Order: sequence, then C-alpha cells, then structure tokens
Amino acid sequence: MTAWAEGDPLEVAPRLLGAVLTHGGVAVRLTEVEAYAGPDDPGSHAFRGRTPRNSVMFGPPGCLYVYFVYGMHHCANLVTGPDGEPGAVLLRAGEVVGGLDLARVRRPGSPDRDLARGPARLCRALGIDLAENGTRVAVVAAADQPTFSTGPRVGLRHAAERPWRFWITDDPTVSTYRPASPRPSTGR
DNA sequence: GGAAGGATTGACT
DNA sequence: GTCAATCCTTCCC
Repeated sequence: MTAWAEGDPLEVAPRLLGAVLTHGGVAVRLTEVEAYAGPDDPGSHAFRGRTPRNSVMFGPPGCLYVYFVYGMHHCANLVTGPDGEPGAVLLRAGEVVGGLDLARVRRPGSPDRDLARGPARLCRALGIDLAENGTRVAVVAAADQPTFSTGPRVGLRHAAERPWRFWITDDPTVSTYRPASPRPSTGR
C-alpha cells in the first residue's frame, strides 16, 4: 500500500526522498522533488481550477500526472491527494538503480549520474510520456529517511519562493544547477 | 479563431 | 554564459 505517499504534498514530498520508483523497466531512487499544492499554490497547474489537462491531479493518489512542456519535454508528478484536492509532487531528479542499461540506451552520451538528473531527463530515463498520464506507478518507500534539505522551487514564474523543494543532502544526482537564469531579456 | 506562455534541456560562443 | 527549439493548453475577443 502506498498510504505513506498520500495526503498533503508538503508532507509526502520528503517521504518520497530515497523511495524507489519503477517504471518502463527502469528503477530510480528519488533524490529531488517539489511539492505542488492546489488552490493555494500559484505555481501549480491546478491553481486556476480543474482543466482537462490537470484533471489527473484531482484524481486518486498514486497516479502519475504527466505533462508536456516547452514543446519537447515531459515532466512527471506523483499525485498525492488528498482526495478531492489537486496535490502532487514533481519528480525532479533521481539516481538510476535498476535497468541501468536501458536508461543508458534512452540517454546516450550521458554519464550515469545524469541519466535522471532533471525532471525531463527523469521522464526519458523511465520512458514516461503522455501515454502514462493518469496511470498507476510503483513506488517503494525508503527503509530509512535520508537527510534532506529544503529550498525554493526552480523554474517557476510564480510562488517560486516557497521552500517546497526537497532534496537529499549531498547527493550528486540532485539538480542544483541553474540557480538563476532569467529568460526575459527585456525589461530592467 | 487567434495569441501567449510554459514545473527544461542542449548546443554554441 | 547566453540563446534557441517546439508542442500543447489556456485565455481573450
């Protein structure tokens, strides 16, 4: 049962650190995640209410919410509920611990450490795309909760300040890259 | 019906 | 360090 992975995203997120998620023949140990609450979180896709695309976030916990972004990348969230609320945890990075060969094939030229370092990379390593949206996913809790740190979320244009990003302290696969890289060249 | 934006990554200078 | 790529979804008129 995955009761430990259900409920308030802010509580579930740290519990996911160190957990092993298996999909598409590849297993990854989650090292970095971000919590996304619902109506109260301007950074969440569900902030503006339920839409055909984010409806999965309102669905049952334990499902995968996959979305396409920037026309070329996929990002995966684990829906946590609570039931009726669009809570989810974005899987930002992980360490490939199973199906390494398969992951390498999907990400040729990348060092093992980078196979799942980053939300879009993690999806590719696991073979996740829009076809997996709303599907159930296998997650095994970590035996022991690793030491983790928290900090501001990355990449969002709204409410990025909230310290809802969680990562395993000192883990090399955490994508602490790009501290700041503002795209809008105009203005200021 | 049309336009703007996005929870990123990879490549080039 | 900086810039470009590219599809889907949502909002506005």
